[in-house]
Amino acid sequence: MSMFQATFDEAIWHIVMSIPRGQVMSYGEVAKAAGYPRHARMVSKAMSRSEQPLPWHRVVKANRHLAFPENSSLYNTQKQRLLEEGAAFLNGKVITDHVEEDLDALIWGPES
DNA sequence: CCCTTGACTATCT
DNA sequence: GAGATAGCCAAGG
Repeated sequence: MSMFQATFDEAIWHIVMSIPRGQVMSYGEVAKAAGYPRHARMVSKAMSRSEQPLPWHRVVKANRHLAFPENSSLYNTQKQRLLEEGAAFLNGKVITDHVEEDLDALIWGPES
């Protein structure tokens, strides 16, 4: 195992474990918070290398869609776990309990 | 080395 | 907003 993976993985795992139940972070946010900006594509690798179970289902794409193909086994598992944690889905986008500015933002998202 | 592959992202059309 | 495009970067062949 490369030196990079050893240190990178630890940093990523630490951030992922810190994501509160029912909330999500994007791959890019996790990478950046771990101290490795521009390493979004490496986050999934680090998570799958963990021997211990991680709340990987709380990591989603920057646009709040799940990273897996819709209806794939992993997509369904992730969606179900997020639903169990109180998150909701609207048009493929995950909506969390995180306090939003207003009702519009909560329902439709900050953008749009 | 060069090329391809991703559980990615930002920025155009 | 859906595609296309271009960056991104470690790994593996």
